[in-house]
Amino acid sequence: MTAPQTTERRIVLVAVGAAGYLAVELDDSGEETARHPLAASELAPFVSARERDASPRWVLRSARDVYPALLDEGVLLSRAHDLLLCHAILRDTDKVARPLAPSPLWVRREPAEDAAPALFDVVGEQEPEDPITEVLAQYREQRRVMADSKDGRLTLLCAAESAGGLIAEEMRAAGLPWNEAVHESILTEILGTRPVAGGIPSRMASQAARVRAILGDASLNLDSQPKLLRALHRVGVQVESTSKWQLSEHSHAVVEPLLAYKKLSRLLSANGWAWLAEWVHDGRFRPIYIPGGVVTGRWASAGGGALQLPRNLRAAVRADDGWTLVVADVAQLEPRMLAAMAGDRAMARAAQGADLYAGVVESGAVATREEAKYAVLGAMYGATTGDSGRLVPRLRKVYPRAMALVDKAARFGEDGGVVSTWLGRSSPRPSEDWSRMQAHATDADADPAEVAMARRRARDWGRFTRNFVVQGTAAEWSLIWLAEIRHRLRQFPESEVPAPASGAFSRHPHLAFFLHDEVILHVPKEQADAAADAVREAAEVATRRLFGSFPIDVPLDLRIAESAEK
DNA sequence: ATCGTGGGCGCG
DNA sequence: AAAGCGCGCCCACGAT
Repeated sequence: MTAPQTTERRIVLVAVGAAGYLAVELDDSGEETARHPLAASELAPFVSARERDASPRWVLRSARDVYPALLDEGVLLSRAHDLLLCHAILRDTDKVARPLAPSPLWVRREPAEDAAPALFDVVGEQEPEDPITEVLAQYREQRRVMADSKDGRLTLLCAAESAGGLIAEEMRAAGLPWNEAVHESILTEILGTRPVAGGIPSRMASQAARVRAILGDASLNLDSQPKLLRALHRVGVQVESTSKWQLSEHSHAVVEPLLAYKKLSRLLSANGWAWLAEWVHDGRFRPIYIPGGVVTGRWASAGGGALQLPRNLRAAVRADDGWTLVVADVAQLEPRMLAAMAGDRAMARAAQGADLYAGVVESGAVATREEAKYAVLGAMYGATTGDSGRLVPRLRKVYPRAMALVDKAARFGEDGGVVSTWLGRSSPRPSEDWSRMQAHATDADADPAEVAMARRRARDWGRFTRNFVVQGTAAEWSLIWLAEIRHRLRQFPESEVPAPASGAFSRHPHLAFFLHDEVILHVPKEQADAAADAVREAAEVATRRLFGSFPIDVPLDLRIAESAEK
């Protein structure tokens, strides 16, 4: 693991007041060397000039504050330190003796939709008297905490997290190329003719009619779970819920059309014509990505359900003319991370090649690929019952080190402790409610029902911490992968053929979509092979930066295609 | 009317 | 109502 270079130019950039900015240049020791007040119109020229001669690390309160305006002007930042994102990491980490003092000034609050933009979207506090002094002090403290982590892991994590902050804004600016005509033809094919004025599409209406006929209620609202449940009971389908997995265990004639209706209904409400009109403009889907939006470090998203795009709509993701897509994902990222973190060479051997589950079968632990999958997922999620829970103990025999790592994480959690990812992102402390419940359960006169409940809540939290270390480390690998892809794409030459709707990236290959362990790049056709190489190299670098020479494979499933359809 | 909650289901 | 982690969004429904 190598820490990023220590001598680099740094410029603190903050929005001040309604329409201005302040840039403060720092020397290597963090001392201020120059200060530039900037009117809004001066921001883009100032930043692009500094980028040209020095590519500094920009210290930002948050990329989300200042970067969209720069991207609108076609100005890119090479590197950043995002104080808001790093505050969350450095505040909670248990990898240093003295972590960052928590401050509500540095916790993001989503502003109300119609609220005027504020400099500090803070929770329950006024803006500080002197924003720039507050920003400089916060940055110094964050540097102090990063430096306290002697192996450089927190520095690497903050650099990667900050790169993610830039990439999230860049992907929104560039957008995911989305072909509305393809989307509409998928909707028409599956749902039937588009309804006028919010009616029900034809195929959906006919499925609904079949269901109502079989249930003997012509006016039944199929979207009302209690009413549907009662109607099912009336015809003898004794389900406890209307979920599809329960319905599918019955052979009644209503099951097939009802499941079909549910599927169509889901497509219509989640990604139908209304979604298309709201979220796709100029051939681009532009969701809001929220880096670090999940406690494990995974990204969340807001608007348009970006992280839940159904696979049957992937065909609508289509490159512009003269451009193409590079679609890449990692097979079984999390168990590979687990093998490497635990230094489990037997599990790493099973992970050699494209299919880890096949390797687990070869090790003799289980008989089939399906069993291997359930066993591995069960190990990482903490399954105790069912097929999965039954298979987990077999893994303990063949991969004792890997299993010890997750078992220990679960035990820490059950005891109210904190666990951390490979780079030092730590799990949240359990709530006071939880702790009180656990303390109460040890009283001599504790109610047995309360003791049982406390036990269950303890195991719930243990499953969370068990998974935290694996999911969180996978998120770190993905962040470095993303940052390295971005870094490589920036070296590419301008393209002859533009993609005008991609804004600042209209002549440059760019990341267009990211989903935990998958990326979609939109690239000029002539650069497709080079971009694919960049994606593979970036994966290799991410693996080596996290795990050095430990022999773990992280193979990509990569293809170059006009469409993201599998 | 508006808000919070639970069921349900899409994604990894 | 999955078993076994992490999310966001839609709908109905009851409380306010």
